Amino acid sequence: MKNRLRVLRAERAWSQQDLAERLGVSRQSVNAIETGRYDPSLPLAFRIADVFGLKIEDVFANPSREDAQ
Amino acid sequence: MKNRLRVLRAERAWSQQDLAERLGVSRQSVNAIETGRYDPSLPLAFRIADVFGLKIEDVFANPSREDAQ
DNA sequence: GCGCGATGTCAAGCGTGCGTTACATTTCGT
DNA sequence: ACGAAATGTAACGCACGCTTGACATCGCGC
Repeated sequence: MKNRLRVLRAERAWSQQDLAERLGVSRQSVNAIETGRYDPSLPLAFRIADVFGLKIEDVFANPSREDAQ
Repeated sequence: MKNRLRVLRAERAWSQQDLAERLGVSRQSVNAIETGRYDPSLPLAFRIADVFGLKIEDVFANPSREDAQ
């Protein structure tokens, strides 16, 4: 599933480590999600949207509508 | 994580089996999510929001804000 | 009373989300 | 040139999302 983590993180000048600490997960988890190696759990997706002040739909692309929009 | 699956399903008069088929998962998965035994994956959460024509935030309660609203 | 749809739950198995540890590479300040 | 920060990736272990198959209960029409 595509996501805008890298861009959102860059806008705030946060390292993967910074973001990981704000989320309460490991740096490797942030990296894996960012590089698309796996999708976050739903609770983690909520926390991610939270730290950026966005909705989940604004951070992650709906996989069933990847070509839309 | 709390969710409004049971209510949304009742509004449409769908059985758990009906919803499961629309989502492409087993009836047991729908039941487990509905009864709160576990949270759906993020891709499945997107599909669930889709079949109800809602946003993820309108179906699932943000666990870090459960008392809010 | 009987059968049937709907629901709840269990067990076993598989793939994956996330942790820890570790190592390599790149980039940057001094 | 050197050290440190940032990033990418790998191996291993554990917990969980989801499957199939099965069984029990409940409410309903007949």
